[in-house]
Amino acid sequence: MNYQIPKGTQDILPGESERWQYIEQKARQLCERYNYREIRTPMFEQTELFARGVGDTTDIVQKEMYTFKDHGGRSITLRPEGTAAVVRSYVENKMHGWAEQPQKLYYTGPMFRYERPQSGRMRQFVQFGIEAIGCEDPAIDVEVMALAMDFYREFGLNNVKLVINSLGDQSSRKAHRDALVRHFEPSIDEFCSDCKERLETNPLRILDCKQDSDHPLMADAPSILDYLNDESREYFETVKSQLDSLGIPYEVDPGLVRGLDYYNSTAFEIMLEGEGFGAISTLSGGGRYNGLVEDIGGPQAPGIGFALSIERLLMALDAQGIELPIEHKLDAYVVVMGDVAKQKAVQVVHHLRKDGYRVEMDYLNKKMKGQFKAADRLGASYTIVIGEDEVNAGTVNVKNMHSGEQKTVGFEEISNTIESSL
RNA sequence: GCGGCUGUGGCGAAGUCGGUUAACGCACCGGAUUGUGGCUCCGGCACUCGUGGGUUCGAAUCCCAUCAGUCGCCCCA
Repeated sequence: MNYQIPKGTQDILPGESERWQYIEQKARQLCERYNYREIRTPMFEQTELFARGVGDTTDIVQKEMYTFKDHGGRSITLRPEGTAAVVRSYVENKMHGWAEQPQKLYYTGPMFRYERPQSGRMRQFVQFGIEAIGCEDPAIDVEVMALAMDFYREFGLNNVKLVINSLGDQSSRKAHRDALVRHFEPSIDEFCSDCKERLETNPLRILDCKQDSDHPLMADAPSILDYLNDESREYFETVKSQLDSLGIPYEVDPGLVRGLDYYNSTAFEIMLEGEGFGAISTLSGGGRYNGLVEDIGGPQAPGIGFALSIERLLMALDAQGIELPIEHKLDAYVVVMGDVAKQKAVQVVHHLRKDGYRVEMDYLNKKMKGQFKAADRLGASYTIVIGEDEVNAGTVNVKNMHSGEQKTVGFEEISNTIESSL
């Protein structure tokens, strides 16, 4: 039997895992600066949480959830996204009562969606996301977008584009929805079957349909921006002017519709323009979810957040040929000749590691040449040769692999010799 | 759920109008260089050609099935 990794998952091996660590570390540092604190929630939740939170009409809930019964007969679902779980935790732990408001939280970890994998789309993928719950102020919307854009700037990614829209509040959405139905209903027979259904369930999504995108009714379909009431419009204007004042460029796309039901008001995506990135261009997405906390049984508490995929960031970095500054070079490699020397070498290695150096030695009884090759391949700054002669003399031979220079020093001087030369 | 492409040593791959010993490169091991790496040269190890069946004197090559990977559609991070 050959065991194989499940479809749509990946092993992250040494060489690659360092890139993940680097990115995660940058994300944490960024959150610290913006004063977001980490929250860790389980990787699975009651199925009902996602059905209610994400929305019954979404593709995620209808066909992409990993759902199973546990031994107690409960329906469990592997989390397909982060927000619903964070909001559940916020409500359950009564974080609305904590002194610090709004609650500014971040998370990172695997999400699961049952889909056909392709470039930039895995069944298990890792998201980093933030949520700011407990206030509705354009400044926090802008903060979330600024953090998201800052994140990509950390890595020197080019051609990153912020696209924003407003989905309006409840009354704006209702007016827009009615207008959409009036617009499409007379000719709905000319549209695809999905769109016919969308007319009933969520007419906004018709605008997002790729199949019918050329239909003449699409071009002059009512724009949400024309149906925003005064409050919603003013809110959106403030968001835009604050983005302007921070010098964050953006594009308004009235067709930007997010895929999850809980979004309203400010919505945004970060896209990557340019070649070499497959069919996927969305790096991250987010928006405001006023009303979600109440839906999940909490108090009235507006929120906003965003999530990004680490996989897609890595793809984007690769597409642009950006290397992360990752060092995993050895300080020293201990070359051993003979059994007597080996005992001594084990001690030397141990002490150097205690002194804080990154040190390796040979465990395969290779010949000297092979050991030097290994040292070279591992990028060791120094090799420390220990043979019988050295053991007898109480010394070792320290070689600077860069200059080729060698010197003989006593056991106690090894650390200092290395340090003074570094 | 639907469609395209791919599957040959540890890795990357040539070979695919069927024909004897399945190239080449990288890696690895040994030697030139008895205790000193990177460069060079010489030699060596290693492939059930994804799996199962079929056609044929003969199959990596053709046919069927199956599994896996990958890319795309839908949708999304």
